[in-house]
Amino acid sequence: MATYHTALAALADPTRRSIFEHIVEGPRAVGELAAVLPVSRPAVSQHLRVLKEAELVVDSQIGARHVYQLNPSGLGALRTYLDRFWDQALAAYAATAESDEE
Amino acid sequence: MATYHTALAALADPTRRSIFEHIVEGPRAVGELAAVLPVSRPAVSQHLRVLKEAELVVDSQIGARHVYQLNPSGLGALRTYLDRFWDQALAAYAATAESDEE
DNA sequence: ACTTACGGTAAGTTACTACTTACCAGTTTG
DNA sequence: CAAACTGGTAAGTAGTAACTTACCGTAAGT
Repeated sequence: MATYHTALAALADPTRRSIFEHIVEGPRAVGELAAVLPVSRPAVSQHLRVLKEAELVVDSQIGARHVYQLNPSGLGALRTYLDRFWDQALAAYAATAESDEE
Repeated sequence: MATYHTALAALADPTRRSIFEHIVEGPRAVGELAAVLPVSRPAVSQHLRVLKEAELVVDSQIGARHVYQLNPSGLGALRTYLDRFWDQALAAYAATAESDEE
C-alpha cells in the first residue's frame, strides 16, 4: 500500500524519522544506523520494515550487508497529498477571510 | 510549538486527519463534526485540542458554539519541511543513480 | 429562573507501539 | 568447516494514546 497514510504514520515517530533522514542523505546499512542512533539494532530493523512498507525506502543486499536507500514513491505520495491539501486550504482560507468583511 | 513534528504527529491519526479535512473545507462547530464522525463528541473535542496545539486549526466562540477553522501555520510548516526534504531526496537519489553507472 | 443546547474536562479502560533481550539464518574469512 | 559478522524474527514489557461515560461549566430561549 503506497498511500500517503502509511508514509504519514511512518514519519510521525521521531526515531523512525531520524532513520529516514539519515537514509535521505545517502544509502545506509543497518549497522551504520544502529551505531549512530540511541536504540538497539533490532529496533532499527523494525523501523526499517515500517519505512519499507510505506515505500519510503528500499533495501538491497550487498554481501552480508543490507543497504537501505531512498524510495521517492512514498515521499512523493505524501507530498502530493499535502499539496492538494494546501491549495484547498488556501482557497478556503481566502473565502473565509472575504466573508468576514461582509 | 509550531514545529512540523507536532503537525505530522497530529495528522498521523486517521480520525484526527478526517476532522482536519472537514475543517479545511470550511469552518465547523464541534457538534457538526461529532455528528458526522463515528466517535463521540468528547473524542472530537480532544482531537481538536491536539490540532489546535499543532497550529493546524484555530477556534472562536460564537455564542454557545465553538467554531474551528483552518490555521495555515501548521500546514505550512509541514509543507516547508517536506519540500526541503523532497529537494534533498531528489539530489541524493540522482547522485545514487549516477554512481550506479560507474 | 428553569430548561435546553453546546462543548470542554476528568477518570478509567483498552489497544497499540516502540523498545528490549534472546535466538536464528545467511555471508564472508581463516 | 569453523569462527566472526551481518541483520531479520520472536516474545515479552512498558508507556502512551484514542476512546468511552460521567460530570461540570456557559450561553440562549421560553
